[in-house]
Amino acid sequence: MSRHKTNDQSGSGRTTARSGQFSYDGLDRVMHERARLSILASLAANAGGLLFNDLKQMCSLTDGNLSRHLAVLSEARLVEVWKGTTGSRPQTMYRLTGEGRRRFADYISVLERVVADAQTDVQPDTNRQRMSEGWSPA
Amino acid sequence: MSRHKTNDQSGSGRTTARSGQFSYDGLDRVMHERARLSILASLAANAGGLLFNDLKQMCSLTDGNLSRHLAVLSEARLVEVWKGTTGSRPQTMYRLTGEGRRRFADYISVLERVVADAQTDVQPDTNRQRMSEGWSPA
DNA sequence: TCGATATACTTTACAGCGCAAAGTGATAGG
DNA sequence: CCTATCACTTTGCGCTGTAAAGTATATCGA
Repeated sequence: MSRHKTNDQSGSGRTTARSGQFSYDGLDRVMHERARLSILASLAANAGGLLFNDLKQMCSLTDGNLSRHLAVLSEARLVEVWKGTTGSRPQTMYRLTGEGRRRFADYISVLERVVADAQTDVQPDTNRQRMSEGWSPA
Repeated sequence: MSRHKTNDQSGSGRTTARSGQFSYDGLDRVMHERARLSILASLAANAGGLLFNDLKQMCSLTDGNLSRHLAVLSEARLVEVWKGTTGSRPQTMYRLTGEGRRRFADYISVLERVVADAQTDVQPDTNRQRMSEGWSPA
């Protein structure tokens, strides 16, 4: 291979797109999921912990759904689980672990970048040049 | 056997947490996916449109992956597809539709709320009161 | 001109996951 | 007791993200 392009686009002379600029590797699968994101935000806003039914209401989730997502989050060591009772009924309390709080903060900072990226409009007309021949919708 | 009533909305008595406060309904499945979010952000930042390979590099996606996600996005009418050539090679150009731009903006505004929520710490000690009897990790 | 290689995607196959419905097991009330 | 309620768990399934394989055209060296 001699002088083939590696990172640069051929033809236009200058490259506007940095490789992987928008890959957002920090969007961890475990956290980047509506229901779990919802749970994490609830727990982040209530450092004292929340009961199953609190979460159920705040996140508008069904029992099964909430249970499953909480299991995933606790297996990932993001939330910790406490069994106990209020009055005479058994209750389970959930709260963020230290690691959970830290990792969620990291995740949120990536979201902030997404938001920021979405608001910067580059608007290059380099692509106009490339559209020299016939282009048609498909 | 037994009759189930799973989705009980209003709990008896008083509600401490506002119902559905953190449900984030606006997080559309089509957009709330790392790869597609990545694609949308790229296209939002480049209103002139991007070629397949631009996206491939910017989002660090494999060919098949990118192709499939683009198909989903165009079926959802979020991106439009143009076939043409640059030089002698066939190329496909992708850009946000009007609807796509609007809906992505809506999505981003929900993300902003998520970020904001994550930074407000409520810290109520109401839960402390409820932890009257023995609680143990599980 | 004839394969070999490269480009630009598409299609396929499948593991994994989110979700709702059904299940469990304890307590409370009649 | 027997039934209902509460507080979750488990199950089953359809959808989906992903890598690997496939297709079609273009370029190049011999």
